[in-house]
Amino acid sequence: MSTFDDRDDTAPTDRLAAGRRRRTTRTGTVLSQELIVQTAIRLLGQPGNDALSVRRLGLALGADPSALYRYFRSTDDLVLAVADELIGMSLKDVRITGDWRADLRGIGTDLHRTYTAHPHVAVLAASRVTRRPNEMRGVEIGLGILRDAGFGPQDAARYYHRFIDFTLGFAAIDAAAHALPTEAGAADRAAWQGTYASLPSDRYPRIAESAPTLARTMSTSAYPGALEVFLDGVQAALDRHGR
Amino acid sequence: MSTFDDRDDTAPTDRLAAGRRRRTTRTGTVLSQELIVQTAIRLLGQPGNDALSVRRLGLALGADPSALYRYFRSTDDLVLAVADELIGMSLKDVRITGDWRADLRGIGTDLHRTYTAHPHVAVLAASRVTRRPNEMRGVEIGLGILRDAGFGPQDAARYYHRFIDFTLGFAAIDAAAHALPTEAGAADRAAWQGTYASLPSDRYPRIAESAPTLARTMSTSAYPGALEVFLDGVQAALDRHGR
DNA sequence: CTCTTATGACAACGTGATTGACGTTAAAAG
DNA sequence: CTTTTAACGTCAATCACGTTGTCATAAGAG
Repeated sequence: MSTFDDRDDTAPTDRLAAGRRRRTTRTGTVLSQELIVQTAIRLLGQPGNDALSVRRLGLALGADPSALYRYFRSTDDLVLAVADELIGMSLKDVRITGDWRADLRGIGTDLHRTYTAHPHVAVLAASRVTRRPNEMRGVEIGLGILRDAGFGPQDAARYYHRFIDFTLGFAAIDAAAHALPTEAGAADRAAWQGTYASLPSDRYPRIAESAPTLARTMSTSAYPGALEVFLDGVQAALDRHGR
Repeated sequence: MSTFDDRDDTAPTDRLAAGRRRRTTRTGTVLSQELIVQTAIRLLGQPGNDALSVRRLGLALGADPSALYRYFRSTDDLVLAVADELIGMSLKDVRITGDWRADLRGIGTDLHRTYTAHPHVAVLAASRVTRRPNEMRGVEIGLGILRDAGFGPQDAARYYHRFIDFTLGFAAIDAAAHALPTEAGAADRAAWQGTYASLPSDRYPRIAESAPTLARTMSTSAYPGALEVFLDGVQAALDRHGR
């Protein structure tokens, strides 16, 4: 039963940066988990770099690609570290006010903003469980808000689950839309001003009558509006539970 | 302004299957867009095939991989066709009852079920705009439900956008979780029974008190519950608009 | 100063998407 | 029925990718 959290203690990940031999690469840089994660995020933010690549990451670090495997067991291990860093960036300036609705809105907005601002990173991160410090802090904060709002421990867990997956789901598709290759992304966005705006009203009457609004809104994120709808639903649940 | 829906008319996609020269491959099969899409979905459903690969798809079709480029301009073109097929599968048995809440719940549930049942396909499809028949039918249906519920054309478009991205967002992350390689997926799922269940209650009091519920619920989809929360929010909006 | 070993570099393997050239053959033109 | 045309399947080649095994070397321990 407790074999779940078995991690290979001899694996690179678990060695601390402090005790490392600080050998330099051919180009003089000194590698570390932190530097690799930061470089990966920076690399994924530059235009033209569509996806994370060990080879390009090595190049950006001035090191041989295979050197990364001294710091992360696999690319998946690296991805989890990157994902947790993204959570950390999102949580950097959360302030808990005690107003559950404002607090959830703030956390959701911060998460969504950070993820869509780093779409290529978000695509890798949005659906992962990092089991790392920043994620744990986020769960603790989220549960706390819901507990203080009046939910019991069980309902707090349930509504936290709904809220966080709701938010990360939007982050995932909005980030994926931003992360598409130039051509495909442009075509997807233009669809609502082009294809859907000119569908015949006899076959598609509902689309035709809503076409202007669709053209205006479908290429922007629905998250802010959907979040208010969701929060209204949470409010309804709180009202039902008494209090 | 109307240059948006320019599509290259000489491209393979736009030629109809009817007028095609029906030449056989080396192994005797006769290719078509439809066969390729079906084979791709079948291939992605088989265990061990992590991602779509033109080479494996060619192998499964008994054809040279490069033959696919006679039917789809690029893999992205193929992906859009696959995505639209997935929408078609989801809409196959929708029945409109006139009860907006039941109808939205039905469509959302069907979409989410189909997408998570084909996780590898869903990962490619969830964030795309296919501009193809099945998607158009889905938009028309969705808008119709909201119009009949009492929303005007503008609000119908806005709430459709929120609803569909809400649903596809959940589909995206739930599918991504199912689509992870065996090792990574197992680790992610086990996190809530392992890592999070044994966090110290002094540092993480909220997690500790909710740990049993987290362990029970976090490895299943939050969509059904979140959907009710969302629908409650839509109800609140309808109440606010009068009627 | 010596010894150990962590770690960076290198080379190689298998797999991926994509493209251009080529030849065959089905369909269209007469 | 014959001729023509071009659609389409195949082949070969190119370049990028993740990952592993081997080797040397420099950093730290003694």
